[in-house]
Amino acid sequence: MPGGFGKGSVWCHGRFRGYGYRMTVSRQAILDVLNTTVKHLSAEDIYHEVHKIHPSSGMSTVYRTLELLSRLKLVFKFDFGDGRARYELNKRLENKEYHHHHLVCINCQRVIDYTDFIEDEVELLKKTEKGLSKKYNFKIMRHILQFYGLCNRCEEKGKE
Amino acid sequence: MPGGFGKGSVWCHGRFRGYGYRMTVSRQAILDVLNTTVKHLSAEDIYHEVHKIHPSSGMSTVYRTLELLSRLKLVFKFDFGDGRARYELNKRLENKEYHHHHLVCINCQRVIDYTDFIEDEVELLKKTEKGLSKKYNFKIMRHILQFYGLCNRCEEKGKE
DNA sequence: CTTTATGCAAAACGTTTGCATCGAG
DNA sequence: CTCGATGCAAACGTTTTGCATAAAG
Repeated sequence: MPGGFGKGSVWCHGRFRGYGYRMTVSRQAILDVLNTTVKHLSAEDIYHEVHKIHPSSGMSTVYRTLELLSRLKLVFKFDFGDGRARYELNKRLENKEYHHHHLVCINCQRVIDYTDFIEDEVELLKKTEKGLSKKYNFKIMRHILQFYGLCNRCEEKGKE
Repeated sequence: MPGGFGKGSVWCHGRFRGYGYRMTVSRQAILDVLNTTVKHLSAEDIYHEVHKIHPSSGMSTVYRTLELLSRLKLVFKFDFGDGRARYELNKRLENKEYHHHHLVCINCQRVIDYTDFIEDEVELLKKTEKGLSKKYNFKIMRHILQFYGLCNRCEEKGKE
């Protein structure tokens, strides 16, 4: 998407304005970074990428924007156990169902998205959510399911 | 358990020594705190409780001991999304199977342990783990499954 | 023109570490 | 007596905040 902003920022624009927020250059840049990556970026990663597009943006704007996007459910915030948060654009809102979970390497921090077995998982989770909601009178809003282990590269290295 | 230490510290004692570690007053106090609570304590919570038993123990000993216990798989470390780690004694090692997952209130941070539906969950997770291990050549060592939402108290408050 | 968003620097926060001393075995 | 464990304070890395200024609408 050379020379322009992705569609992510376009529909977010409307979303922002609907809530009385403003679309700014920094916010567009942050959305664009999130929209054109497949990785699970930390705030600092995002800051560095944004810096390439719009060098005057500061770190605090990145954090404030990510916080806002989280509140608007436009991005998900994850903790993969390495002491910093990671952010991912909520692709589910765009058009298609894109539900996935994560496989996290505890050695190199690599994160793999997987959608395999998702139907079974989601089905069971829904059933569990329903049962738990009733029994504990708890309004469940989201869940986290992550598998931790060693990726093929790190497993091999460990054997040496 | 007035005036004495729980059995948790007793079997950990042997475990420690087996690995060349020493059982100290501070470590006993930390184990005792973990063993006699049903809550999900943070390092600071533990520090305060330990302080009541053994006032000269410092925060760094708490952190170092928790790190050691985690490595020995005697405690589990959790992240419930409130910016600090929580620790739980691994009751599964004591004698009985005590597998549970968590329900986390995003408002008051209350955590409910549940064992309902655990059999189905564990079965599905095992199946998924097997499939993922094969497909991604990933050695899965543990998983995290947490439900986030509003507990009954906070849900009621929100309506006011 | 009004109000929200920003950059900067400083603060805050949970956690880790270096080092001299202590105490378990 | 030896080596692992400790307390203290200082350092660390991430995230948040106060405030004067800039820019969106």
